[in-house]
Amino acid sequence: MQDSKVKAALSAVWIGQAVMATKIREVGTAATERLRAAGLRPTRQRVELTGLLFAQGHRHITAEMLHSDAQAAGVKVSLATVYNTLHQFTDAGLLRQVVVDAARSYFDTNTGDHQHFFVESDGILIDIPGEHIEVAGVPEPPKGLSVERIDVVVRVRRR
Amino acid sequence: MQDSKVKAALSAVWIGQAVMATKIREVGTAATERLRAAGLRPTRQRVELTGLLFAQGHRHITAEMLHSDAQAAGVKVSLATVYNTLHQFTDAGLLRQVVVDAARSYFDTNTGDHQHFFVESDGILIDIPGEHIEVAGVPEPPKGLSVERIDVVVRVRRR
DNA sequence: TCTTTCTTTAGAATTATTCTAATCTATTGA
DNA sequence: TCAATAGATTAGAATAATTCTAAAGAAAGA
Repeated sequence: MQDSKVKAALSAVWIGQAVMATKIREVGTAATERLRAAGLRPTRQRVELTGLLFAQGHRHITAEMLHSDAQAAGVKVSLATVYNTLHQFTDAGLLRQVVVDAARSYFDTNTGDHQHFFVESDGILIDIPGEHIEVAGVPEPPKGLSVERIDVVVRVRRR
Repeated sequence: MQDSKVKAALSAVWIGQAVMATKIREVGTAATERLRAAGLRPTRQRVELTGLLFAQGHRHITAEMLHSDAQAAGVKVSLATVYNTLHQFTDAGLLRQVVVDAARSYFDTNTGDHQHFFVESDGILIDIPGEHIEVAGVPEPPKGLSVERIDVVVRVRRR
């Protein structure tokens, strides 16, 4: 992780310029650092959405859900921005998109190696740690193609 | 397979009633038998779509694609009917829905045990025979849930 | 602070899919 | 064979998720 390096660099710059306390506090947040490290401008919306997304453990979330969360938390963001942000975060490697349901897109705050149980009836995803699952016997992909990722979805139903 | 049983039963009935030759020919088609066996009325649209779907080897197809195919083949069906039919066939076990792309739904004429390569850039699915792939280490699902199916998607990109 | 570049936003537009109500057709019983 | 009926098809409207647009706002750098 290069978070600490980035943080140090930024601190030097800003403190050297004697910026006001509020600014320092803002720059000091984990969200802001994370965004800068990902090459994204830490705008108010992005910082607040980052807070909602990564504050407590891993989450599987849809755009609609995050938008509701934001409203509930008093954060003002449009749904369009939520969509934009989720995709920008995904492109930046902060999120991973999980395709399990034809109806809606889930985004996973856990970008590490892992797979999922999917409870279709409830639209709920449950993590399966990556070290648990092993996929063997995947054939060589056809000529001209290379493997990017292997997704395993264990579809489960209420018993 | 109980196709032959069904076929024999139908033949007996119809021949015994001395139905006209065209009817016999129609009843004799594989598509009609397949539909009857699945408990679906062999309507003109269903029979023709069955032809398009299962005539030549396995296919991965979207509603839009099948509708185009139908038009190109001079088969008159509405897009709504194509959607209905794809879902009815899926429910009847004639097709399997493959969820790999948030943008559109694919239906697979191969309902046997197998998995897929998915070339996102081209929206193309490629079968991986079921006996090739082995998924090990899937944990016990959370209490109250049972495994219905395990889907493996090997995402590949152009090299 | 000023300028430039990137973001956000509301609302319109698109896309995939489903619904509706009217019309049609396969099946069944006489 | 033929009418009755349960089921199927259809065009077009309606939805739902997502993306686009163009105008207004805010972060970065000099």
